[in-house]
Amino acid sequence: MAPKVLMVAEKPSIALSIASALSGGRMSTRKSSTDVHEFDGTFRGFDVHYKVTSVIGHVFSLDFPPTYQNWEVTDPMDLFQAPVLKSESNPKAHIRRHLSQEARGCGYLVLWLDCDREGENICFEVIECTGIPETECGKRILRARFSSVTEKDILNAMNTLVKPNKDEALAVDARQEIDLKVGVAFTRFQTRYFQGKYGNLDSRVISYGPCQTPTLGFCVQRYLQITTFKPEKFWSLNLHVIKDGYELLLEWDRNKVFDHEVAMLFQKLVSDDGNLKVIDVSTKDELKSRPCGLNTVNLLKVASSALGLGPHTAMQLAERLYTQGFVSYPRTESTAYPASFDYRATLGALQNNLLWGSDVRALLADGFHKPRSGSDAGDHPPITPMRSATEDMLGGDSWRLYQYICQHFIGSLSPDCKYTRTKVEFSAGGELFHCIGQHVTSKGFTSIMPWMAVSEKLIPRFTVGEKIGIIKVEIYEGMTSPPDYLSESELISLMEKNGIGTDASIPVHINNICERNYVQVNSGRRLVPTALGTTLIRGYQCIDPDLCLPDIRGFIEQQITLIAKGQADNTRVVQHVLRQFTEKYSYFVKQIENMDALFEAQFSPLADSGRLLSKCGKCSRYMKYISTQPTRLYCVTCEEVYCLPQNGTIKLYKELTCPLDGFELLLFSMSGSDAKSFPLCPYCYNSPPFEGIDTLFGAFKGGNSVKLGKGAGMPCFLCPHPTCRHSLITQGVCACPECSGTLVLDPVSAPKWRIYCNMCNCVVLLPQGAHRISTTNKRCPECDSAIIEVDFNKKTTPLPDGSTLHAGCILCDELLHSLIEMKHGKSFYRGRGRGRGRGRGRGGRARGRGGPRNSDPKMSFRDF
DNA sequence: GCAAGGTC
Repeated sequence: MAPKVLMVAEKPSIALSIASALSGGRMSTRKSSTDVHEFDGTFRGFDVHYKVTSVIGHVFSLDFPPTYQNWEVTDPMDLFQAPVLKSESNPKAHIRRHLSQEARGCGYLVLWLDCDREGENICFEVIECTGIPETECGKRILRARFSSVTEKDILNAMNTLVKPNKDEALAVDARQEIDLKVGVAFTRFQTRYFQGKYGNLDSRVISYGPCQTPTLGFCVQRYLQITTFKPEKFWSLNLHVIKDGYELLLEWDRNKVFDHEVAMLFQKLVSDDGNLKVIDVSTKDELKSRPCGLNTVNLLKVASSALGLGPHTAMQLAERLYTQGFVSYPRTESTAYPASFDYRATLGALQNNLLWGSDVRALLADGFHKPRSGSDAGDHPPITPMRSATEDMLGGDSWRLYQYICQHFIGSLSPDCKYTRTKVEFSAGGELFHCIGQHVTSKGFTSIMPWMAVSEKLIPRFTVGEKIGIIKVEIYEGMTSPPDYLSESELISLMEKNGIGTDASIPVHINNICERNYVQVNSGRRLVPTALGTTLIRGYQCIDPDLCLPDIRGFIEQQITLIAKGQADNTRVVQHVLRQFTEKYSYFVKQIENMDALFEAQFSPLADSGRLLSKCGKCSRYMKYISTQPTRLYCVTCEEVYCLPQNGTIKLYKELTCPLDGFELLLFSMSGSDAKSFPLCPYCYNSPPFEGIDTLFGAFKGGNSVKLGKGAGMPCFLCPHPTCRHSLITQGVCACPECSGTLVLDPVSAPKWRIYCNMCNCVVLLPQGAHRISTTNKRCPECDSAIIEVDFNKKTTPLPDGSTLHAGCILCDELLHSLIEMKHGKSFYRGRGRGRGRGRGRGGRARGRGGPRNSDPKMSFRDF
């Protein structure tokens, strides 16, 4: 059998291109986690069987182990030294299993990941999944280097396979660990600190990150420029002249002066002269160059400033256009085309387009210009159209974005725009003035990109030495004005310039600062910081300005570049960088009161926020419900915050009280169409009463009836076992016969259900296999304890008598009778006197602790 | 609940 070669690309589309190019389109495709394309060919002179498949971006992502996940228990400071785990980014896609299976029996692994650091890192993720030892790198494991997926580039890469670069991969591992530890530590600390004090921050999480925080910093910096701006009066000279019947307003070379008397002096000089002399006339041929290729950042800037589409939306639309085959891959840094790019074929695809068909046909017939040279980042070619579309096919914003991509591409192959520019210079009273005229001689690419057109400005013909009469010289008084809020498009430029984020992540960071309520997008897509956004940045500025400066990203990048270049050991670099951030973190924590002073001036304390809702189990006073994000309860007396589930509404639940802690129960209703509701105890929700029990959602039937078992209705808690969905409750099911306490279900015993008294610890086993238990208002005639009804699921636990509903006393021997009675078709309590137990009182049963008395345990309720 | 980076 021919040896096998496995090739892995970064995404399915690249795997397809590679397989098509190498097989000449003659491959078979098998569906799996990601498609596998197979064909026979030769490799290093041998006949082999090729398999080409792909991952879907990173296979793994980094996180802390479960023991570090609890915000209440873990000190964020410990995170800097904490271990980290790699786990599958998308476990449902089963990429690890897929690669491991496909690698079985393969002699060679060829890695076709994108040629950047992230791609190099994914190479080693793939190697790990295949199980081939890394020592095979350069031998059985080879790396293809390519900058586009044209047939020529692919064949060329196949002939020049290299060794994957471990150093570059390690640099990415380092970045991941630094970003995770720094981001999560600061985020958890400031979230808990400020949300524990203020009620109207209106953000679920007060996040910090080495990309998102400097991004916010840019917006706040502009905001501060605006708020601290002091307008100044200025004066300028408006000089009106008439020439050949045209009235002209000339521009003063000094533009403006800030002293009124000086302006008046100049005005006098000019008007005393009364004559304006032409001192120079110059005419130049000018060029406005056609654009270079379109990359992601430039597409996003245009989408925001010209189409009014936010970067996040624009990216979503571009991705859809890409997957539908209308445009090429939309995430690229490159503005230069690869030498092998087939412009003719791309133009050909558009030649029948209704809107631009004639322009395209003209370019094909008369010859086109190559686009202006840009920069080649070695990732993907610039964004281009791939096939013709109409407005009906795409609709709305998708169409507008596609239209721009087409216009940009056709424009980039069109001639430059040519125009002449005439500058006339004048002098009067020693002062210089000028006017500028423009005349377009060839529209070039601006005919297809009309918004780039050079404006036509006609001016009369002047000759040097000519004297012109002045009509009037006015003084114009104006005020300097602050800049406008930062536009999204300006922000993208700043991020790109400062190396904050990548083409794919820039929209995510901008979206983050909007979603966290740090900025709002106003008209004209300008970013206005909120009180929270400005207070955060001002806070960093007064404690440690480094935290919000763009250099913080640059510092991390510069450090990990040492690893990528093999100039430093990766673990030592990570330790070094983390040590510095640990110091910054500890200083930040020590100084947090300085930042808090700014918050105090801006936000309301929890005590002044919200409305009274439910009673605290500790002090019995009403707690406040804080309705701004994150919704929570605050007890003013105990100064405690209780988190609540988010994205829903909350109200009192029947004025019932949690039997475990005395807090009033609440009913939470999720928002949405299939909205479910469930009751919860605010205290239990925050401090699960049973070890290992996580708080959870679910349903609850209400009343005193509780469903048990898998998939059963509506718990306040779920069993922590991952596959178990047993419902548990916080509401008592019946009264304890020993004391006045309430019997509650004990989730720890699940699935062996038992109930216990939260006051005297009396424990009772319930019949196993029960489906539902309910309290009744009946009492055992023997011992006066509560009677509960037990509903059995017929399918799983048939009882000897075939019945499914039983009633019985959970404590005394009367239960045995009840079952016997039921076998005879009579209910247990009917026909028996109720006197014997009456009057003894619920807590009055005279016997010691240690649980219920049963004469024959084998026959008792507890032994079902 | 948290970062930033891939990708769908």
